[in-house]
Amino acid sequence: MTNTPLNALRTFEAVARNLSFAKGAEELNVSPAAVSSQIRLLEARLEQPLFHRKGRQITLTEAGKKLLPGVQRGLSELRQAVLKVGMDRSAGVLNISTMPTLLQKWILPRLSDFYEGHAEIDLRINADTGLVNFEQTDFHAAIRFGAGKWPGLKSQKLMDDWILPVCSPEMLRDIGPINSIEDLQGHDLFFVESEVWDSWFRVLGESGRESRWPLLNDSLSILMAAEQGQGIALSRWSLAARDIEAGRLARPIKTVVKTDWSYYFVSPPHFFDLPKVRIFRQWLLDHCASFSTPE
Amino acid sequence: MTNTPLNALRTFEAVARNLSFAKGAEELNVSPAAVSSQIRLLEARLEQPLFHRKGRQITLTEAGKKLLPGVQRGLSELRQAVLKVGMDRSAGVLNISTMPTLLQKWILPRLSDFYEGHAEIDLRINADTGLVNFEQTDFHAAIRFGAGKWPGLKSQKLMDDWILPVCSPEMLRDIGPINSIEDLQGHDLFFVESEVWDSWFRVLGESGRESRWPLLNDSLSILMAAEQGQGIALSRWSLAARDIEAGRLARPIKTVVKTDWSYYFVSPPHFFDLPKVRIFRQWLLDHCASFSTPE
DNA sequence: CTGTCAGTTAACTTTTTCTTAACCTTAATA
DNA sequence: TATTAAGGTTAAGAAAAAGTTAACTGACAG
Repeated sequence: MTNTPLNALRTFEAVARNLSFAKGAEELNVSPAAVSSQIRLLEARLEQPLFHRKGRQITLTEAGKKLLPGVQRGLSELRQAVLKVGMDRSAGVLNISTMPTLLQKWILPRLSDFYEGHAEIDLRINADTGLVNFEQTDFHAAIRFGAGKWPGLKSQKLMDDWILPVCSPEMLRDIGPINSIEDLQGHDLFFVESEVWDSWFRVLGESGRESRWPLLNDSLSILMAAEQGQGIALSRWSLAARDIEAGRLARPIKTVVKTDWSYYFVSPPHFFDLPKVRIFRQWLLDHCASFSTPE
Repeated sequence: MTNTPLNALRTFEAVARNLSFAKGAEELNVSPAAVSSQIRLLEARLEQPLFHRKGRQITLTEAGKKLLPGVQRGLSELRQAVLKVGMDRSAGVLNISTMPTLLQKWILPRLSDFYEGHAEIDLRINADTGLVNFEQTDFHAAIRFGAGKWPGLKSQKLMDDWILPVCSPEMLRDIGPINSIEDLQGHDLFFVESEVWDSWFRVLGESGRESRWPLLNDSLSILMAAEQGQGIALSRWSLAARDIEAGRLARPIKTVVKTDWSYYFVSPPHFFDLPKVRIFRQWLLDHCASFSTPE
């Protein structure tokens, strides 16, 4: 069986609705001649005329009258289906992947603000450390810490970060302020095995690194341990800032080391500028801009 | 606003239903590459992917899942609309135009046979002497008496016709058989002004025609007048045969003159071979073939 | 009559769609 | 582990479809 000439049906619908080849042509932004031949094609396919050409005005034949309603229903159904998918570009579900630590310490405290401002977007954040495969999942974007380049993806820098030592305010009272980075090495340091600390250890010199091994391998646990006075944690400003400002953590020494990597908003090109993605991205950027830096 | 890419939607539907580019391509009788680019086009238009390509198997994305049902409904609606019009090609209304006389005297007596054999065809016969304008009406075909050529129309000969004098059986008893055409001129002749009689008057010679004028101008009235013994009618075999065979009319002389014209089935080319038209045409031809000739 | 409007037709151009053929990835097989 | 096959993608070019312009036709209004 030969398939239905869909475009000719659309032309037919426009002409039949206007009862005019010329108006139909105008509506479809084509010449009357194009419309004429499309209709001719459809009539040939159906092996019967669809319009009576009576001088300068046309009317539908019986066949045309019978065809029109179904074609209108069908086309409108298709239009709506496409429209609905289009709508989801600004509203609907927005799936974001990010790292557990950033989610817990930075995003979650700010999230209610987003929900309040954008009820039309159903934001779903997933905590996941590995790389997202955007080809095989429905994630629209991710927030990642890195050098800024991900193959095949568009990215935008959100903010820089700094490494800094933190401990509980009580501990700081007990041991007193620390005046040099070398002094710091006299205490228990918590940190996670990761290249994130490279910048920090470069400042200490290679020897500093060799001598130390991570005691805990989860950034959140480290911060919690520091908060409870168990030692000094090597953390990131982005994760600790809120606790410092709230007085739950203190800085034994003001020295900070900027990390090589930064936070980036990462997304496949076809999602990057989707309205709902753009809205979320802009919201992130605003909050990053007003986020404090460690002096 | 830019319009919906209908053909791409059809491709999408086939691929989504089969969950395979290859199967979809086979179904649409195109190469996988063609399908691939159609989908790519649609995805570009919607600015979001519709399938997850996971190695050798594909799945629908959220957007794809949302799009599919509406597209299926829409396409099926269009298919049905087109199908319904196609159906009408074999069933449905069949509008035929013919001349009042032939309708009355030849078709109507045979019509119940057609209705019995073809209940699916809603035959509507219209009696009309003038030429049918097939462009501006819904007539599918006409039966006309003529030379066999109508511009822009297909025609097929149904049967020849003959001119012959008829009168009531009683009158024939009274005046006795007539032995030559010249004898005939001694009586009152009824005929209708029309070029149909040319063949007849050619046999009589020009003078015959000059002296006679039509007394009645309606073929049916003429036959009725003859039947009631009011004179001799110059009629056509096709119209009188039935009455002759039933004994309501008699032939005062056996001489018949074949007309220049014949009966033709006439139809626009796009209707000529429509199933329902063909069926009716064949039915006519069968009846014409078994219709008697005047010796 | 004449001019105009609406639709058609024909020749030609542009755009879209399809095919072919090489390539890539994944999964099954030797 | 290398090999093969299946399924999808890509690029270049060919084929098909759709569009344009311009001349033509026929109906209608002034």
